[in-house]
Amino acid sequence: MPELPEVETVVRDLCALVIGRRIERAVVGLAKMVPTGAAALEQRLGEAVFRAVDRRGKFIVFSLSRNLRLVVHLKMTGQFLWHEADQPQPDHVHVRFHLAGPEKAHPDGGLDCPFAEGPRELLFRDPRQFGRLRCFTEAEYNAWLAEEGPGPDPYELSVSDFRALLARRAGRIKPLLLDQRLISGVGNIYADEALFAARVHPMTPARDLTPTRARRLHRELLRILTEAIELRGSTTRDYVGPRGIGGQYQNEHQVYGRDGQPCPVCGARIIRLVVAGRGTFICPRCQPQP
DNA sequence: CCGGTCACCTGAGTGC
DNA sequence: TGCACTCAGGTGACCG
Repeated sequence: MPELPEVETVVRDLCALVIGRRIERAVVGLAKMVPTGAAALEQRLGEAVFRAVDRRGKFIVFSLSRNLRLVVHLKMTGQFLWHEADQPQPDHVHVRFHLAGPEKAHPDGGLDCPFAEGPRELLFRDPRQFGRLRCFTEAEYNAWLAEEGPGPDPYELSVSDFRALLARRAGRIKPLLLDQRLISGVGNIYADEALFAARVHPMTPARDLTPTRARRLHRELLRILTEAIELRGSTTRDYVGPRGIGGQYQNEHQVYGRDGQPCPVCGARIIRLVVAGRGTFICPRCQPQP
């Protein structure tokens, strides 16, 4: 499901919903979703309080009291849902966080967020079961970050760093954009949209991009990600935020999922290729073969 | 280092 | 209706 803009949207929504909340009970229904141990997660997170929610690439990082961290990857179909405890449960819920009421109220007496009233459950739902939740202490988290944590965000990568990265690589540009160790957060949709905007064919060897092309790709990638965040990401099928609301950026897609339709720039027919094993959409006229 | 394929899963869409 | 088949926002392992 989610790439950087969708994960960023989920994180912002979760901030408003969970910060200051205490977990009364955590229940793992499907043990394989928690590689660090289902029982350990249930035990550690019981009575813990949410302090912050952040994003590292496509990972959601919850910081809790007692220096605990909960690191979640949604993979293709993972979702967090804000759920009233007495309502019927959705299907495919694999982890439930039973929450106490918020500890901090607004100075005027109202609650921080109209969605945050009363006892609630935070549900992790994932039909395809690819998502993963990891519960770490501070030290374990730092070790994980160093070992298999994501590379820099596109926002943290300067144009010159980006160009240097490309210049060293013989491989094709699209798989490079998707490599989370090099640049984190970019997935299939935004890679295709950025390559189209920069007029770069996805199979161009990365080191063959001229400095001008590389600069343009970097600029278009940041522009597209920023615009997508403003529209709360793209919903093509499964993606919804914690309040059950989808994004709107799918209406702005120029090429992704639009094979057979005319290119919005030149009118040529958009085609679908397979690059790096992923469906890849290009305008064959705007993005000529390298 | 690089590319291709499969595996992990369920469900939606399509065509017969 | 049903069935077979393809595809899906991600990633990691394995092979040549």
